[in-house]
This record gives sequence, C-alpha cells and structure tokens, in this order.
Amino acid sequence: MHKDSERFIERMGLQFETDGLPRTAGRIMGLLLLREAPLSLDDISGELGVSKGSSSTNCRLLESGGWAERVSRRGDRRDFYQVAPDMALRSLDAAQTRIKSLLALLDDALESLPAELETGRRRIRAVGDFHRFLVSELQDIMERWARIESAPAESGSDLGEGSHD
Amino acid sequence: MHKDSERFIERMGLQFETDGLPRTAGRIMGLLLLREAPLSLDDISGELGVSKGSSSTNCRLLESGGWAERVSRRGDRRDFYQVAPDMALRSLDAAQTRIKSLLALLDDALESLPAELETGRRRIRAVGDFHRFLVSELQDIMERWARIESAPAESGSDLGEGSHD
DNA sequence: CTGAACGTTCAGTAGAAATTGAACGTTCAG
DNA sequence: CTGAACGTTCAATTTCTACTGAACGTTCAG
Repeated sequence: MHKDSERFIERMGLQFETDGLPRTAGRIMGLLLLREAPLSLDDISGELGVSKGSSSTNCRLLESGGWAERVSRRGDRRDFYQVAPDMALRSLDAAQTRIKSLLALLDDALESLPAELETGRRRIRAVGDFHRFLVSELQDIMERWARIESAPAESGSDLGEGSHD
Repeated sequence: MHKDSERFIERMGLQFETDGLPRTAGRIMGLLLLREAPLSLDDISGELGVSKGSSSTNCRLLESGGWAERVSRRGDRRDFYQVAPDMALRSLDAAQTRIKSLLALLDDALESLPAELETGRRRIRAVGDFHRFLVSELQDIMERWARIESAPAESGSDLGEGSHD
C-alpha cells in the first residue's frame, strides 16, 4: 500500500470520527474512493488490518448512510462494496431525515407543554421554523445538484460508473 | 420540574447524542430553551442533577458550537447561559467549517497522490466538487435566512431578545 | 451428504468518552 | 488579610462504543 494512500485513508478515518462516526467506517470510505474496482469484505479486512466482523458492520453503516453501495458479481457469491454513485444526493437525504427527527421532537413538545411556558414555546417554535426552512432548502439543493450532475460536465466529475466485468 | 419539560429535555439529550454530542449538552440546550431567564452553572447543575464540572464543560461546548451564549449580569460575578439569538446562522457556519476541513483533506490528497491512481483521483475530485457546491449553497442559505429573520415576522419567531433586568 | 466459502451476529474485551469530586486560581466583600 | 463564591481543570472512575474472534446459518460445489 502506497504511503500517501495510507495517509489519505487515515485522515478520512479521523474526519469521520470528528463527525461522530466510527473511524473504521471513514477508513473504509477512503479505501473505496481509491480502489479501482469494488472490494469484498476480505479485501477490506486485509488492506485495513481490521476483522471481518468490523468490516461487515461498518460497510453496512456506510451503505445505510448512503455513502457506499453493495454490488454483486456474476458467478461470485461474495458481496462487494463501492462508493455510491449517488452519494451526494443520498447523504443530503440522510441529513434531511435527521433534521426531521428533531422537528418531530419539537412538535411533540409543543403539543405537550402547557401554555404557561410562553417563552419556551416561542423559542421551540422558532427553532422549528428554522429547521423547516432548512429542510426545504435541502430539497432545493438536491434538485439543483441533480441538474448539475446530469449536465454535460466539461471538467469531469462522476463518482461511479466505471463498468467492471 | 414539570413532567413534560423533563421529557423534552431528555429527548433533546438523546437527539444530541445521535448527532455525536454529549447527552448532557443536549439536556442543557433543552433546559435553556424552556427557561425564561438565563441560567447560572449552579442553576443548571441543580436542575439537571449533574456536577458543576460537567455543566461548565458542556456549556462551553454549546457556546463554541454557536448554540448557547454566555451573558453576565450587573452586580453579579456569575456566568449565565442562554440560547444564542443567532443560533441558526452560527450552526450553519459551523457546518460550513466542518465541510471545509474535509475539502482541505481532499485537496491535500490530490496534491500527494500519484497520477497513476486515475480513478481514485477522479472520485476524490468529484467528492470535492460536490462539497464546494455545498459550501456555496450554505452561504446562500445563511443570507436568505438572515433576510427572513429581519423581516416583519407576522407569526412570531424570535429566539432571544427577551430583556432581563 | 460433506465441507468450504460466505456474511452476520454476539459475548467478551479493549479503548475512548463523559462524569464526578476535589483542588486550584481569581475576585471581591468585609 | 481572610474567607466565601466563582469557573476551570484534572485524576479517578464509570459508562459507552467499537473491535475481535468465534460460532452460526446459508449456499453451493463436488
């Protein structure tokens, strides 16, 4: 493994960690970004020096977060993982979902909290207003990005689509 | 302490936790949202049943994240905390900063990784393009929100500004 | 049917993060 | 000067999280 590749992979691990995600998930993401073809769990375990159990768990985390994608290969029983081609949209969608969970919490609070807590209720409403605004802005962003991605792309910018045999 | 208030506070704690932040920080945020006037560290420790050390650490975390604000009171040596009036803008700014740190990582990688890793370099460039797009969109969002906030506000939506003696 | 190759899960464990409680430095009233 | 009231910090401890390695169920070739 190349020295600079390792450095990149480790930095991805740290970046994920500061975002509150497992370091190994970040490392896997770094590895997937660098490698030409999709990787099996054993590939990942081997290259990163982590157990297969951990690779499995973290790949599934990456998949559920919209960062990676599980693919299969004809005549092969193994799972392979690669960077999700629609990573951008999927991660924005995940962000939206998290915000909506906060909104649900705030709405519940407004339903249950007594009217006497005027100030509190007003603040909670304000936080809700802002996050509703955010959700709608995120929607716009997703649409704008989809437009950009499907555009002619003069200076190259695709994430996946390298066809593998 | 009201039953529904407690419930709200605990849910805020859990919400923060799923975002990778200390549960206590979320609880403090919930408490600050509900309370009429700014709270001292002893107020917070008392109401939440946590040590003063923890209150201090978490309040400073909330302050650095743009969620809460430290204020003082004439003739009082204590620090008081309240929800930051510009919470929305400050948290967007924090999000931007995190994305920029990822961008720096990606740019470094492009500088150091050898040209042979065509595919990897292309993917990294693509992730960078998307996140540069995001940073610029966040900027727009901040400006739009600032516009909305300063507007007439027919149905009420301010976060702070309750003047305390 | 047998055994190898998979991915998943789980108990045990190592490691990290959060919390406590006490110590400390500072400020200030008396 | 003295002592009380602060906020901060840090070592010890508790609590959580992530990882490992093994066990398990499944699929499939022979």
